[in-house]
Amino acid sequence: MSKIYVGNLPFSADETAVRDLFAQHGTVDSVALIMDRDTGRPRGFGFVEMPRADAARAIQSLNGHDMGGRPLKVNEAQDKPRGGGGGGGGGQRRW
DNA sequence: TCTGAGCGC
Repeated sequence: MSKIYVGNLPFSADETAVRDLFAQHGTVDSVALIMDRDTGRPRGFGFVEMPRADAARAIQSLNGHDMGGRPLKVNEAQDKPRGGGGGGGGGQRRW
């Protein structure tokens, strides 16, 4: 499973739309649109979890895909740092 | 209601 960073998303886009869009290029395990925690407004980007194989295809296929009139920016997402011992500094730990 | 960088609690 790989994480995909989706940026330049239209404010009108929903998790369902993103999921369906990525589902066309592979199996979507999970979709999460990030919203501003301060104001509650959508930041315009999100994350999609897909199998590594499908993720690679989706990234290349959906990268630049026009959604809501805006070219989506799809790229491998960084691993969210977790507290507790070492860690930090990002870096995807070998699975 | 509106807005537009860019990696989530």
